[in-house]
This record gives sequence, C-alpha cells and structure tokens, in this order.
Amino acid sequence: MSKDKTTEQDIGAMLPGGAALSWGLVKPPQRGPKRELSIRQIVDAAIEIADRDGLSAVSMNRVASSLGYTAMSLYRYIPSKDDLLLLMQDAVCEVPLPDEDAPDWRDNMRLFVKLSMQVFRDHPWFGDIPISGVPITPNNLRVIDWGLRFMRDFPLNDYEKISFILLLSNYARSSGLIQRDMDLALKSGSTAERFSGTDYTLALKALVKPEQFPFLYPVIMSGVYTEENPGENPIGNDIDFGLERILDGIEHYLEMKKKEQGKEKEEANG
Amino acid sequence: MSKDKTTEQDIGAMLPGGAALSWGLVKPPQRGPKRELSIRQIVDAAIEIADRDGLSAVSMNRVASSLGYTAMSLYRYIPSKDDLLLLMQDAVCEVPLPDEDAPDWRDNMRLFVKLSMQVFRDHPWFGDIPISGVPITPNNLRVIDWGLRFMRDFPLNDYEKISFILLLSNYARSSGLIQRDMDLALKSGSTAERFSGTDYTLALKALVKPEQFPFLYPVIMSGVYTEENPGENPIGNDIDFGLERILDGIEHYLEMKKKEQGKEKEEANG
DNA sequence: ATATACTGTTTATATAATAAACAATTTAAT
DNA sequence: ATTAAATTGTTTATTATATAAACAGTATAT
Repeated sequence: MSKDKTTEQDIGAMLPGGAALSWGLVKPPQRGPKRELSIRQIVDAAIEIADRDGLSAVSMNRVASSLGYTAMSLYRYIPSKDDLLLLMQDAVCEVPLPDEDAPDWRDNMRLFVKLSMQVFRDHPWFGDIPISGVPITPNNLRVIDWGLRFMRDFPLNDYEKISFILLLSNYARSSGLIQRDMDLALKSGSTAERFSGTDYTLALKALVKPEQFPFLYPVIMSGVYTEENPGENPIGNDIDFGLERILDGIEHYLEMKKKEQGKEKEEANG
Repeated sequence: MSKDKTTEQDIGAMLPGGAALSWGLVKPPQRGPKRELSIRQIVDAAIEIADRDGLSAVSMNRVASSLGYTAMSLYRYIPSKDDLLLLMQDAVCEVPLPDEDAPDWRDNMRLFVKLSMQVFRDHPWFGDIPISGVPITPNNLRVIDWGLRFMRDFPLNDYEKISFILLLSNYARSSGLIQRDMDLALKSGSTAERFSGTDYTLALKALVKPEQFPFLYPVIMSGVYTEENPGENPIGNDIDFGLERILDGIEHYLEMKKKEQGKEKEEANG
C-alpha cells in the first residue's frame, strides 16, 4: 500500500507540474487543518470566470474572491497559475464521446472535428493557452483513444493513425479558433460583417491597388474576399468545405493502402 | 492634394487602429519638434526583443529603453500596445515571395505552407497573438495575392480559391505552432525527447490503463505515441505527411471540377 | 510675433503574480 | 497525554505592468 503510494508520487515527479495534478497523483496532505477548498472547486471557478470574461480576467485574486477566499490560499492547492491553466484545459476536454461508431468513417471524423471545435466555442479562452507538447493529460488522451477506436479496422499502422488524428485535431484547432473569434466579435457588439471583413470593404477597395495586388484586386472588387453577399457563396461554409477536402485526401490514401495490401496478398498467395 | 489627404484619413478611420498605421495612412504631424523616433524603429526594436525573449518580454518600457527613451514616448507614435502588436505581426509577414511559379502546382502549395510556417519558426511569438479577423494588413494580403496567382488557371471560382488559401494557411498556422513549440523546447534546454513525449513514456505507460484507454494502450506500450524510435517512423514527418493528404484532397477536387467542366462543354457543343 | 500643436519626460494609478512571515489547527510520534 | 511537525488561510510586501495627466521645451502656421 505504502509502496504503491510512493510509486504514484514517483510517476507524478516525471510529469510537468499540473499534469501530475490532472492525473490525481498528488497525495492529499495528512496533517494540518482540514482543507476548505478543493482543486476541482478552484478549477471550476476559474473556468466560469474565463468563460464569462475571458482568460485575462482569470487572476488568482479574482478566482479566490469568487470562492470567498484570498489569492494566496489557492497556492496551497495549485503551485502556480500556469498549473491552474493546464488543469482548466484538461477539465474542459472532458466531453461526452459516442459509445458506438457511425457506419460511415467520414461521419466519425466529422464528429471528431465537430466535438473538438465545440470546446473552442464553449470555452473561448481554450485556444489562448499555447500548446506545450504532445497531449499527456487524461481527458485529452481519452479523445485520442476514441479516434483510434473508430480507425481500428483501417488498413493503417499506428504511425499513420496518429498522424490522421493530428491532422484532424489541427484542423479543429485552427477552425475552432476562427469560429471562436467570430463568436466573440458577435457578442462584443461587433457584427459578423465586421469580422468577415465586410465593414472594411470600402477601405480595402481603396487600398488594394491592381499594380501591387494584381490577383487579389479582382477578388476584393467583386466583394468575394469580404463576403459582401454571404448567401451567394456556392461552396457554403469555408470550414466544412475544407474538412471535406481533408477527408477526400484521407480517403485517397486509404484506397491506395488497400490496393497495396491487396497486391501483397496476391503475391503471397500466387 | 489636400483632398487626397482627407480621403486617406477617412480610409484610415474605417480600419481598426493599428491597421491604419500599417498602411501608412496616419499623416505625420506638421507642427511641433522633430520626431526623434519612427514607427519602423519602434516596431523593429519590439520584434528584436520578442525574437530573443518572447512576447511577454515586450513591455512598453523594455522597448523604449532599448532605444534609449521612456515608455511614454512610444505613445506619441503608436496609440496602444495592441496596435504595436498588430504592426509587429504585419512587419514579419514581409517575406520574399517567388517571382515565378513552379511548374507543379503542388510545389507552389508546398512552398506556400513552408514560407508561412517559417514565420512562426523565425518569430516564435507570432502565434501568440490571436487572430482578430480576416487579414487586412498589406504584407498579409501580399501573401494571399501570391496564392491567388499560382491558382490563376485552376478551374475554380474565387470562393473556392480563397477557401484553399484558408485551408493551407490554417495548416501552416497549426503546424507552425507545433514546430515553434518544439524549437522553443529544444532551445530552453529541454530535449526533442521531452517535447515529443519520450520523457513521459514511463509515466504514460504506468498511467494509461487498458480498461480506460483500450485503443490508446497498445500505441503507448509500443512506444509509437511517444516516438521512442523516431527513425522507425515509416511515414517520416507528421507535418509533411499531413500536407500531402491535404494536397491529395485538393487534387481530387480539381479533377472533379475538370470533369464537370468537360461535361458542360460537351453539352454546350453537342 | 504669437498662438497652436507637437515633443519627450516625470509623476501617479491601478492591477498582476507570488514570496515571506504569521497564528491557528490537525496529526504523528513519544 | 504531550509535544513536534506539517499544513491551513491570511496579512503584508515586492516587483512589474499599461497608460492617464500634467509638464516645460520646440517647431510651424498665421
């Protein structure tokens, strides 16, 4: 028993600060007064503040105050603000994942991207925290596990599967950031028009000269660049359109691999 | 002449703060003492500091001090720190673009992504500044103009071309961020191993249980997730691999459009 | 010549993370 | 049961931040 605990501590020591906390590897202290707060409570309070007023509103003081404590009390639970941010990040990655796969693999991938993007929209601050490496926190890894599940019968090795997950995650991240920024612009009184650039159409039409921007010029003048007539866009939504191109690329690769493996079998049999 | 100036001011008023500066639309003041600094000088000094010590090191004080002035003097040139950041962003987007296209369109796209990614690697702080909307600063638009140039003979409408540029830019952004973070980890004494997760292999092997992570478990245990044996990765580089899948997807779409247009011509002729 | 608009500086304000010292409290060791 | 050790939440202090306001000096327009 005590051996096990020592091991847990050792494992925690291998991980960067907050990650050990996210795995629950930090032993609750034995002596001293009973704790009045919990890590969960602090993280939830911080998330609530970030959701409402943005990441910049998350100060140790503000978080502590919202719980009725002083800033310094938080340091009895979480070593630094950076660790708090990491815990926030992992906490909002705890999303409900489907138990069963859709029959079409493309649908699985679409859902993978949609759910990932949703985190950015629900928690606009999520994308403001920089990536510091490969995911190693539990909820993040659960999403990856899901991705590996719906690709389990793909004719791919693990490197290829991981690479596809990275591709989809990256797409979800950059698209999620854009969606989020648009949402934020809308909420903060600005219009969708301002974000997509329609508000700047006039300025751009005056500034983008055909000599300096020969190929962009017509696109600005036609109003396509700033989406003056959103209903007219024949491809619909840029983000969905881009995802379909990525899925086409994946499909192409899968078919190539299938052919390859078919040949290998033939050679083995013949 | 004076009419022109008024118009320039008006255009500037339509754009958000820093953008007007980036287009050179803010008239230099006529009266008063000669300026000892210039916007260019300030922006360059800020970039130098950010390149060396990160975005968080860029304080008005630090920038001004490095030029031998006080923090407040900068406000005579640039209205706020946010505007300074926008100017920094646009400044580092001034990259040399090729005058001529490569014969293969895939090579053009590969270069587009490579050059875009390079900005993130050369200026690690670049990705720390959030996107606030469609690009409207001059150097940014020049890159888009280049993209439209090498797609000029594609059988696509402007919406589709812009969408492809967005797809490539997004991929470059997320990949650039990852590359940058890896570079930073390396420089800050950490190893590539730490970043890719090899340093955490032991911890992950102890934490990722087959019951909770049935599909991730074997990938962790084999060492593929944490790239224990980088030379063994049969697909080489994840980032290049992903880009090729995207290019495959684009190619697939182009071929579909070509067929479509071929049919339309047949119908028109027949 | 003089009013005006600008310069860079000094001073001041408000807010941030977190280190250090504190008395109060709970547990472990004796 | 008593004492020593560990931990609690708080108070106080330190250092750094962006930028507003007031300043004396300077170049230009009238």
